[in-house]
Amino acid sequence: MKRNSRLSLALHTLSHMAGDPDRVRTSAAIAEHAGTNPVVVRRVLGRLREAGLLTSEKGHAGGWRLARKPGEITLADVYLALNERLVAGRENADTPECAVERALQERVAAVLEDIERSLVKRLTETSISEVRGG
Amino acid sequence: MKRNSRLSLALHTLSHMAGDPDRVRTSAAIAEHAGTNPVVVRRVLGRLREAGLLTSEKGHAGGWRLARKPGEITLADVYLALNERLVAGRENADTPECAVERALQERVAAVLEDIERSLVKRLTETSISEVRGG
DNA sequence: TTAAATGTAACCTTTTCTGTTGCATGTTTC
DNA sequence: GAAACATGCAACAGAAAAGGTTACATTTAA
Repeated sequence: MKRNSRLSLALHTLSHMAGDPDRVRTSAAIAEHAGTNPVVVRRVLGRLREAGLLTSEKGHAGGWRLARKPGEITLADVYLALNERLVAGRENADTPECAVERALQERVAAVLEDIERSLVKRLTETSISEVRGG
Repeated sequence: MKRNSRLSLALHTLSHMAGDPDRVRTSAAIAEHAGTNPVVVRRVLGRLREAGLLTSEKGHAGGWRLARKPGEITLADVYLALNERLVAGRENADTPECAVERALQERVAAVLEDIERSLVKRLTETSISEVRGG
């Protein structure tokens, strides 16, 4: 795992789960499949749970389960759940003194925000079951 | 400068130059405006030069100049010049043994490639002069 | 009570990027 | 020809982000 690994891991896991919904999977098993660590899995899937895409159960026979049908989970749901902002930065701003410069910076930021929205819109058009399915 | 700083810096600089094309600007002056370092500027703008978006001249009274009209430089040109791949990873792959797992991984990668292409296509629709202009 | 799972905090390591310094090279001006 | 000023580039330091790992508390079922 290297780059964009959170998104990759999330998509990989969800797609995998889509193949047999209602089945419970442990972090350890998922980590095994994804070639990573159970804690890392819990970190990423925790975000997805907060967003209502997954449920988790503690204790014996606990684990992770899809909270919705695979066809009702879009890539945008996943992307937003992870709080990634690939295009637009996370409020990088150190505001320059010069007004012209500041205005230009805001223009650039606004354009990147626009691109980000386009990206999310595009992500809305694909569901997890499509990732798996073909 | 923090996140997506290369893309930000490039867009900021190009937009700035679009305001007065044909004028030569030094790395030092650009760095001043952008709140960063001349070497960083040269690193980023060097990529843009390789892509044919800028020209640079050494020596006394040298510096950077737009190689095309601002209206003929799209955000996709800039993005691709920087060799950024925001969505799709840069060949992260460590191929897993299991064939099913490997196939799934390839599916995810293919989807992300698709998204990446959509992003670039979207970037093609905006030019530098539009960034500046409003 | 024990085993097995998540939830979290803490820490290390790796990776990536920016910032910086230094110097070679090229170009104009005097 | 020398000096001033620009890019080009290599090398290194430092910060920041992310993954990997360990440890432990908590919860739940057998």
